This record gives sequence, C-alpha cells and structure tokens, in this order.
Amino acid sequence: MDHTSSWDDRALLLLGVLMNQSQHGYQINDFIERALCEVATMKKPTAYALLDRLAAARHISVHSEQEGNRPPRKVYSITDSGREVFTRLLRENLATFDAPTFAGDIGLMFLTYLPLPEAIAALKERLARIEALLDTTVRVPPHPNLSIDLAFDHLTALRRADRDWLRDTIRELEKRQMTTGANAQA
Amino acid sequence: MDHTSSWDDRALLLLGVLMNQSQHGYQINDFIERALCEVATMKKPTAYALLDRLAAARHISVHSEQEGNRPPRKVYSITDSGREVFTRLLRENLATFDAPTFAGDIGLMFLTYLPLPEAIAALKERLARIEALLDTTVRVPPHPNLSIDLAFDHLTALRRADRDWLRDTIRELEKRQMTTGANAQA
DNA sequence: TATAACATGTAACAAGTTACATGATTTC
DNA sequence: GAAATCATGTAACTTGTTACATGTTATA
Repeated sequence: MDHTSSWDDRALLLLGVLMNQSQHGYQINDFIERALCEVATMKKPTAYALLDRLAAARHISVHSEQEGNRPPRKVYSITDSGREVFTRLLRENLATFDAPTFAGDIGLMFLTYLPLPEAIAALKERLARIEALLDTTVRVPPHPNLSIDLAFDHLTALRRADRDWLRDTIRELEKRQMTTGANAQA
Repeated sequence: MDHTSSWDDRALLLLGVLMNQSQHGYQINDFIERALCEVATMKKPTAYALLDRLAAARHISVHSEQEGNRPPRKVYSITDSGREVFTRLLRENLATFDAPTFAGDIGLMFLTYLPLPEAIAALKERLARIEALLDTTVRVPPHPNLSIDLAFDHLTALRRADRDWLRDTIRELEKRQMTTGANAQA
C-alpha cells in the first residue's frame, strides 16, 4: 500500500509543473532549475525520458510548434487522465512521510574514533556551512499558483533545527572536552 | 574540493564498522541491518561489492576462516592505509553539510491544486505518521565504541522539527480555511 | 565572430536494489 | 522434515547523472 516510489514523486513534479500551464521541454527544465531548484531537482535527460513515458500513458499530450526557422518545440499539456493521476499522487505525497537517512549521520556514529578536539573542530565547520546556507539562501518569493514558498519554509525549518542541534551538541562535546582535558592533565 | 561523493560515505560506513573489529561479510551486513538500521542502510550486494573494491585498494585485508564443515567465512580487517582513509573520510563527513531535497516537499509546492479541506486532511495523515514514528521508535542504546545514539538523537531532533512545523502549518491552513469558508457562505 | 541562450535528444556510465542461486547447520 | 539462520555470491534491473551530438538565434 505504502509503495510511494521515486517514480511517483518525479511524475508528480512534472505533472504539477504542467498543471500550471502547457510547456515545452526546455521551459519545463528551466522552470525546475530556476524556480524550484531549492526544493526539487531533476536533470534534463531524466525529464525528457519521463515526459515520454507520461505521454505514452496518455497522461500528457504532445504537439509540435515551430516559430519561423527556430528548432521545433514539443509542447506538453496535461490530459484529463493526467489530472486524475496528479491529484492521486498529490494526495498520496501529502499524506505520506518517508523517513530518509542522512549521510551526515554516518560520521556522527564514528565520532569517537577522532580525538575530541578534532571532532569538535570538524563539527564547527559543519555548523558554519549550515549557517552560511541559512544566511545566504534568499527567501523564495510566492508564486501566483504554486506554494513553492511553503515548501521552502519547510526546508528552512529543518535546516534551522539541524543548526540548533549542532550548536547544542558542540557545546556538550566541549564540556566533555574540559573534563577529560583536566583528567589528562592530572 | 567539496566532492563528498556517495562512495565516500559508503566506504566510511564499512571502514567504520571494521574499525570496531574484524568481521566477515555476513556479520557486517547483520550489524548494519540491526544496530545501524535507524541511521544508515546498505544492502548485501552493495556491501560485498564495496568490500571487494576496498580490498583491491588494500584498505582492508581478507583471510578465510572455516569452522568444521560450515561454509567458509571471509574475514575482513582494516589495514593501516584503511585507517588513514577512514580518518580522512570521517573528518570530511563531519565537516560537511549536504543540503538534500525532500520528496515530501514536492507535494507542498502543489498544495494549492487540492481543495483546502482535502489538503489539510492529507497533511494530518502525514502528521500522524511522523508522530507514530516518534512514539514507536525505540531509543537506541549506547554502543560501547560507537556513538550511534548521537546520530539517532540527531535524526530524532530533525523529525521533531518536522512534526512541529507540520502542526503549525496545519493550524495556519485551518485559519485560512475558516476565512475562505466564511467568504464562500457570503 | 565568438559565446550565451534556445531547443531536443542519445549513449555511456554509476550506484544501488531485487531476485536468484547455492549449500550447510540449527531449531521447531 | 520444514523453516530459520548462517554464509557467499551473481545477474538483471531501475534510476538518475554526465558527457556528447546537433543546429538556430540573439547578444557582446
């Protein structure tokens, strides 16, 4: 039942972009890379391949357009069946929570194999990177039809939590460092 | 410089497990699936393939053991060069922050295409799932050599932040629902 | 006139998973 | 004697990325 696969999310992304308006591949790719880049990623070949599959399943329709002598563009539009699929995938996505693992946690597990001062120094660098991300990333402006800003807000909340946890943890490790440092002196 | 690839993290995981003690493949797999499952994942074939590559690079050594008539076991031990690599990868991992995207955010971006009450209902289901995860997941007991509990603590902090954000967001959407509902009445 | 932007695609590769294949030993 | 555990592996598949190939039009 809970087989929310990766395909579902990719399809949801493309169908969602097409819900806004019919677009050709280049436009779709551009939109994802510019407007959605903070929240989602999908490379060109992935998009093209998926668009083909969605077209084969009749969830989107294709028609070619040509302006003057420019390269022809394939314009994709969502179909009724596509809208149905979109709504189902959207509901599923919103109702689901997938618990991912984080590469950064692997290091945490083995923290003890590094001398405490070095571990602290490394974590301080990590902290600096998160803080830099939180400082530099420009707030996403609201989109007329989409709630990209909501997703961005979510992402930011998670990053802030990450930052706060790291600050506390570093402080905790520094306490431990002082006591063990004193022991080493004795 | 910041090419903290997926390979690095996988290698770090295996080398870290072998830092604890020399083990054979089955044992390694077992340890990852049982002790580390909350924090990291790696399937058998992935582990075997990676162990081969690490052995080829002389970062781990292999020797066969056999007990009676049982199937022979290949015991892997970390070498000096392996310990060096491990330390480097560990430092890198700890100092790095990678900003992943979350599948759940795709739905958030397209929230507006669902009638508000349905969107709220779906998000409440998501919230229930996070809460269930936070309630049922048993606290990881401290490991003698590893700080698995630290990584688990980090994961839990992130999930709590996710839960809190969702609660606030649902409350916010419900406010909006009341005002638009009133408008629809008028 | 060079280079960036517009426009579509393919091929090769990398990473990881599932499913399969094999065979011994312990437990119910 | 069936099923779970111990023990190692391979083959095929899925997914997604990078790098390549092609050609036009606007811009510096």
